[in-house]
Amino acid sequence: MPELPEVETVRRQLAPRLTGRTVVAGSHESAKFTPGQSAVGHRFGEPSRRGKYLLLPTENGRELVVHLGMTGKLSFRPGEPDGTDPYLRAWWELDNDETLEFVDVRRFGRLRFVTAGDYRDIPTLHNAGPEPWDPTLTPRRFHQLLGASKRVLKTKLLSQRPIAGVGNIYADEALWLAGINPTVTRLGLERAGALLDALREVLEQGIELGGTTLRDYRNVDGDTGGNQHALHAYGRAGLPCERCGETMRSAVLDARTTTWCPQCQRR
DNA sequence: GTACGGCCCTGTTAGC
DNA sequence: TGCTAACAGGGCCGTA
Repeated sequence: MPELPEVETVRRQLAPRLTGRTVVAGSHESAKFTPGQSAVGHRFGEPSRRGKYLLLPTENGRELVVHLGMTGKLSFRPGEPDGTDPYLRAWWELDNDETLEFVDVRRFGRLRFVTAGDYRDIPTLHNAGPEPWDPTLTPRRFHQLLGASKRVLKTKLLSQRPIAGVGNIYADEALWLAGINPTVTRLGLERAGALLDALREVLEQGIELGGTTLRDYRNVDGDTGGNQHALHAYGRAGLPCERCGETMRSAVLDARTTTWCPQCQRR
């Protein structure tokens, strides 16, 4: 499930191979996608990223916005697209005889071809909070952003509003690292600062290790990430906490499995 | 505007 | 062995 570190890994691999290339043919036929052919004739600039969204700008002020969803993968193939792959959802033939393919088994991925920077049709992106390393994201501002909603903390983090790019895995990891219970609804300034530090730390580690592969995630080269071997909370329900030895607990919060240590993440 | 529940989607796994 | 049901979950939408 691609979160910020996985999307950033994909962006870094995509950049040298996509920048400067022109789309000569393409298709993405799905109600969830901008109608096919729209990117044909456009030349890609340098890819960027906003939260979990990949932003692929073209030189004439347009932008292909890609969300990988749960199982979306981008990869290059020599020559024409693989017409036999039942999960091929979109493809763009480039002017160097390579094809960029978007394969997505569970169809949670989304594509939009928009005027650059105009995300009104993509609500989560339009309303996304600051990037984790935004210099204006101080502990005080993060504390204010968290205070804008009365929902439980884990739900706020997944909403992308207080901070962009955090999903289920990295939220659980950061909350464990900061020793904060996922079900609290309010955080003091100091603890908000500790959570911000923890979020930055787990996301940085995720990027350094090339993302987390639990089942589906693969980077542009088809390789798995390495961060799944460095998890302390996510997926460890029933196992001893690595910090205090207490049995890790899990519950469904906002339809997402949440794992925490009842001892060192007390309410 | 915010909160909340339901839905999308399909491979894998658990249970019978 | 084979079938069925539960599970995984980010984002969006309708309703309150």
